[in-house]
Amino acid sequence: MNANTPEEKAEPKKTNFIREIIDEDLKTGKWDGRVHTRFPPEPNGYLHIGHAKSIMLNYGIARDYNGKFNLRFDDTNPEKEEQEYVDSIIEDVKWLGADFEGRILFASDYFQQMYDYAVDLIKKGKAYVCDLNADQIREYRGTLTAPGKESPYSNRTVKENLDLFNRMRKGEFANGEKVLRAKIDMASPNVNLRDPIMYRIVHAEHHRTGNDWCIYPTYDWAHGIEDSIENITHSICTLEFENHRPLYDWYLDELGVYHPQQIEFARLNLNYTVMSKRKLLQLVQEAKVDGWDDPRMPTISGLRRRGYTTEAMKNFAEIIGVAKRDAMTDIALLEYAIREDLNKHALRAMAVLKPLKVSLIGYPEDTEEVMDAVNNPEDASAGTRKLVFGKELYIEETDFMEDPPKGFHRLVPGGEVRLRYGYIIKCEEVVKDSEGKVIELKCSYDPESRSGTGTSKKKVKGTIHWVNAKHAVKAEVRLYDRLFTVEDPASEENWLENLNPDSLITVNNALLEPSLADAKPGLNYQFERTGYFCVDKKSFAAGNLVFNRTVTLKDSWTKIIKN
RNA sequence: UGCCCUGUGGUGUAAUUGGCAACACGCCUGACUCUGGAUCAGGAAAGUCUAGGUUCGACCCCUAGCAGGGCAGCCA
Repeated sequence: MNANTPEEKAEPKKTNFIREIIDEDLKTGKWDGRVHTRFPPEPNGYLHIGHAKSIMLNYGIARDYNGKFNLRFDDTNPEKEEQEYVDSIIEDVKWLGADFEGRILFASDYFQQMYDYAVDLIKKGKAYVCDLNADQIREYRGTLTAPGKESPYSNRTVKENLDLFNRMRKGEFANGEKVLRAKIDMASPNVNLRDPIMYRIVHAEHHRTGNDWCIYPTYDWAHGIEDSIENITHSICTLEFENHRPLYDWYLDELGVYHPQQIEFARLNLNYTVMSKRKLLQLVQEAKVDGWDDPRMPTISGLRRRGYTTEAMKNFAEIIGVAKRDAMTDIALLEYAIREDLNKHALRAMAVLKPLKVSLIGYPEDTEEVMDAVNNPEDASAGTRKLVFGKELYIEETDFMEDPPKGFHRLVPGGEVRLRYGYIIKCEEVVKDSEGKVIELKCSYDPESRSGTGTSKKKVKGTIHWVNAKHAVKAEVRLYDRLFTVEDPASEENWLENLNPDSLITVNNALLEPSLADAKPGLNYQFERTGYFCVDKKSFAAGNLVFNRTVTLKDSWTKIIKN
């Protein structure tokens, strides 16, 4: 991007409180002009759009300040982490365009260093091995309003602590038998400082280090060290870690090592969905959805499969901004972000979801006319394609009403409408089956009104889409809607009861214009007048042509009739 | 009944750091249109949680409240 048009320069650059901190640091030379951020996911689930916000924030800062951005797995809990998650996360971060320049790092690579640092703290008398069990530790910790009391083991000698810690590492003890704790202040008003646990014994196989370790560092102990080792300047995390910052600082100060600055921001909440990994996992495990990448999921893989683009994710991140107050973002902002991108880039096509047959009175039986159709009115370089017009067509069932409400601009008995890129037709006869259901319309057409000839003097209020009965291809189309019926499902007692039963509606016999027959995953289409769609990657791999609806077009008509 | 953080239109963010509240979404008009899309032109909508105070002047500073969120995993 170097084509700075005057308007672009005039645009006030989007900033936020974190960038202001960085600006200030740059001014004072706090980090010698360096900016180095990181995204530190735990590989215990798939990434969701909230993570995307964090990635865009961290990477965006690194990019804009000519800094660096690391992808680092915070893999300190072998019981919850899996390689599958590592793989999906790497894929998602790459797709989001966050360039970590090959730096895929792992906390587990620092285990030895962390161990050595722990030994340092023990030697300083700042850490001790504690034999209290989990219940006892909780008891000794006190409550939010009452101070805790010292562990009976907090005064062991350095020598004894060193020996015990070494034996913990060698596997002499069972899970839970001992922990290593920092010796800080059992009466601290900040509970995190009441002799926090640094290491716990977990005899479990780690997805990367296998059985090399049976003691694992806790988050607070590990995280600052990870940041320090990687020379991170600004360690950006979410609000719930605010109370942990004193501990982050304490560890690094006691160690006397390079000390990045932790900064917290508010995580993303989106209405009509859930965002916690635990809940998302539950949706997957209980088969409420088709997997982590179900297009209804707020996961990055789900949104990708749904047809969202990297560009849209970026737009969205810019739109919502970054702040410290927790908020509930309206999904309309997300939908705006994707529509804005797709309007500019999606190829237009015609597809009829619920076909209603139309036959043209007087149109020659065996004649076919080829019409030129624009692929994208927003982008001339997308070119044109040919559409074959004929006597037998299908239109959208909802584009005809026998008894229309006021303001209905589409086909009605005796009324006229234009067929997009075709002729103006007039409904002369409504054919019904024995049950009174409309099964076919017989329409006359105005030969003078052929699209593009400019010979038509008529003006009709409506233009509808169609497909040629002879050439249309069948496809399955999946219409997605919000996953939940309530704005904030997570706040409901039985959150799973608020799943939207209509979050997926499968249309089995949609008819598409022939050009769509060889549509491939990865391209976005606009089915004119109905919405944006993409080929479902999973189904395509299985040999089926299935389209996922990414988002509808803005629809002022259904809004009107709903009053 | 402890500590920490946060309160600006319906929603998400701004406010040159003390100078009569701006942008985007959404909503409502109208224009235009061979997509009821897009685009264009307008509009309604907060007086900044409350009450005091400092000041010529407060969203911004001070005090006291109130409201919301977070914290008592050997999770992150």
